[in-house]
Amino acid sequence: MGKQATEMLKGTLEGIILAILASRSAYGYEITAWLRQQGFSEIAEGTVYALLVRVEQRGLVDVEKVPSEKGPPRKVYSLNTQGQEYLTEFWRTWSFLSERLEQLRDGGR
Amino acid sequence: MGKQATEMLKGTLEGIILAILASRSAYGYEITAWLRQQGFSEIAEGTVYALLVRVEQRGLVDVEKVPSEKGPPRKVYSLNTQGQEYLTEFWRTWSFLSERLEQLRDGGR
DNA sequence: ACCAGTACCTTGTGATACAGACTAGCGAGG
DNA sequence: CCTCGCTAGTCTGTATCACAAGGTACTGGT
Repeated sequence: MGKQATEMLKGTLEGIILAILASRSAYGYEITAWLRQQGFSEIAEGTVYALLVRVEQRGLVDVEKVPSEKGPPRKVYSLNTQGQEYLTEFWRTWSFLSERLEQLRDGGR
Repeated sequence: MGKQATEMLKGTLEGIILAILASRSAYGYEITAWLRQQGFSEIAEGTVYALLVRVEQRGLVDVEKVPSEKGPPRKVYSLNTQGQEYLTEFWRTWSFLSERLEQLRDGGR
């Protein structure tokens, strides 16, 4: 998708991942795989892990270490109450931006 | 709107401004004022000017210096052919991202 | 002379995604 | 046995971007 997508992801990727965690608990590798499958083909693994660390430090998610049959133990993340609130705020911000942009798209015919 | 909005603007503000220039030529001060009026109340002036310099250097816009009755001369920007193409690409990227997010929003309950 | 409004520019900072490399555990094939 | 491939997580350095905070310059009104 190119550089545009990269820049556009800044600020939204966090919300995307929190939104995923809102519907179900997940671990980093799983999230990366899911994103790729959804069309975010160029998501760097390191990006997802770094983001998870960030949201954990901000106290938006809870973490549980779960042993895996294949490979090293997984860090399973789940959205907590604070994360829920943050996500709500994210959707509000997104809606605002989204509306302005759709308006602009039409305006430009 | 807060920090979320700031981060979310990264990558999209460029498209927003190019979209504005697609419908009419404009200069920095004018664009800033318009954005504020549209609800982007916290847009920093410096941000807009820096962005305009960037898109000019990338050859996406043409510039014309126009004397003003009030204050220093205006730098009037207009979208050129290359900018048009870039904007089209921007809308494609935006659509992709937008669709995924709407999907996620529904999916989350 | 001063101040408000118009219009543009510059420097430094923080946040973020990416590239690329590394550690580590497990199973299968040579 | 041992290397390869997959799973899973981590780390360092880099580029981009919006912002804060300041400055420059020109005009008209008081």
